[in-house]
Amino acid sequence: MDAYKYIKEAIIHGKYEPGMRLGEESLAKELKLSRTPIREAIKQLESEGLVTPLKRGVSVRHFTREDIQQIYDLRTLLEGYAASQAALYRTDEDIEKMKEANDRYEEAIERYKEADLNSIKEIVNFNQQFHEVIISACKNPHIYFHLSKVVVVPLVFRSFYWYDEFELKRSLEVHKTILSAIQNQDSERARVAMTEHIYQGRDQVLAHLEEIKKIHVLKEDTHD
Amino acid sequence: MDAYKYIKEAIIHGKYEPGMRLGEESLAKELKLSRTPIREAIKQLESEGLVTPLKRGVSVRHFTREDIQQIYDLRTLLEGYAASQAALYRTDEDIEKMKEANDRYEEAIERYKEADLNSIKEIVNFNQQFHEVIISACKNPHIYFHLSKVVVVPLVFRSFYWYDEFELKRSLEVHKTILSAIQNQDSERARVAMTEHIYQGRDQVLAHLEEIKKIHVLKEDTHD
DNA sequence: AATTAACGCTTTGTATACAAAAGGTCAATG
DNA sequence: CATTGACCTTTTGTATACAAAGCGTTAATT
Repeated sequence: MDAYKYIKEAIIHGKYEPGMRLGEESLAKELKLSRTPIREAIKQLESEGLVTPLKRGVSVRHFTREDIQQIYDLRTLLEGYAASQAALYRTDEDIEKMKEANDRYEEAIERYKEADLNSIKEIVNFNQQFHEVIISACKNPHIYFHLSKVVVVPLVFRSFYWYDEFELKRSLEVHKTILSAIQNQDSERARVAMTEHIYQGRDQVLAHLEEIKKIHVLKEDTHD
Repeated sequence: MDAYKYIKEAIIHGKYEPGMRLGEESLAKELKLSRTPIREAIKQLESEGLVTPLKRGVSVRHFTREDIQQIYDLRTLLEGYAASQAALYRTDEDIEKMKEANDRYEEAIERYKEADLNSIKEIVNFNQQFHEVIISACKNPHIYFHLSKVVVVPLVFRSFYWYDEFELKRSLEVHKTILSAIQNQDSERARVAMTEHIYQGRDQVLAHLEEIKKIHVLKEDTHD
């Protein structure tokens, strides 16, 4: 199994809590690998900012409220831009993919049962897929490259846990707005709608921050 | 010596040319280290996009004209934002540092002799310092984190080689405009001036792209 | 002569052993 | 009793050895 992906997932899912020290030996034993590949994985995570260096070794990064605000500011900037460019350069195929992702997102929301982890994971996945299609539709791979390394992920994942039905439906509506703006090549509308959408997400995270931090292990079942 | 820094510098300075394969063994011999720290350095560079993975090993990344346009688009977005935020949140100390960097930039430009590598290096350094002060003055460390990993660096470095006196002076003037906009807390002006400044830099790179690519080794004299 | 298969060489991926540094504990001394 | 210093343990940093996977070259067969 790939050490990098494993550790990253574990951090995102909360299996390794913020502040927790990541010892090479213990990870090596857990993944049944030697320390060498573990070290490489850790170096990568470090350069993405998911773990912070200690005097010796690293620990899982802790995000303050301020961090979250700043990271979301960055994300609105980049994804807002991506949406505006997508509106200019989208192909018919891009539109198809966006519709596909959004339809699945809608279905997942309809299937949604309060606090059911699997349905939350579905929702998270299709939401992410929708955003990814847009980012790749903007035809600037470097944006994609950076956004994929933007460190927002860990808390976002768990934030959906606290969405109620209304908020999910609202999120879906905004997706539709974004989609049609991009389809109509209305660049500025796409940018604004996306920006607003991300701010709404940020507000959710900030509103439930204390609770979110308390979800630690969202039961791993995606291991192979 | 630190393998990561060494290899990165070598790529930026053109010692390792785009497309060149980086073998672990040969790097290890060159740096008088074993393969282990080399591998870690390479993994980091890979996650920053400075080298691209091959089937086996990595090679120095090659940037097309399109890449450069897209990377500069990203950079205007981020640094334009950074300038606008810096205008809002700058401290007196920030202003002092900006002035300091810019004064040295001016001196370096006055000392400038055509095609003298040391004077070009000075100019590059103080220019970079000015930009860094602004980015850190925006009080969003995440912006800094990403911009420092934005992959623009390699060609920018060499682009100064082709600036003539007029262009250097113009660049200095724009710096002053940016500085005073930030000092006056004129956020939008700071953003626009910065954006324009970066576009000018981009145009320089694009105009001399073929020539820039041909500068390979800017004579290493920064080795220890 | 051309095509394919096999062998060997080169280079990466992984494990392990050894060196060095950091942190903690215990004892000695002021 | 507190503070400091030395030693001991733990964990990281580096080197090296070994396994496995590409790649090229050569030879054999059609």
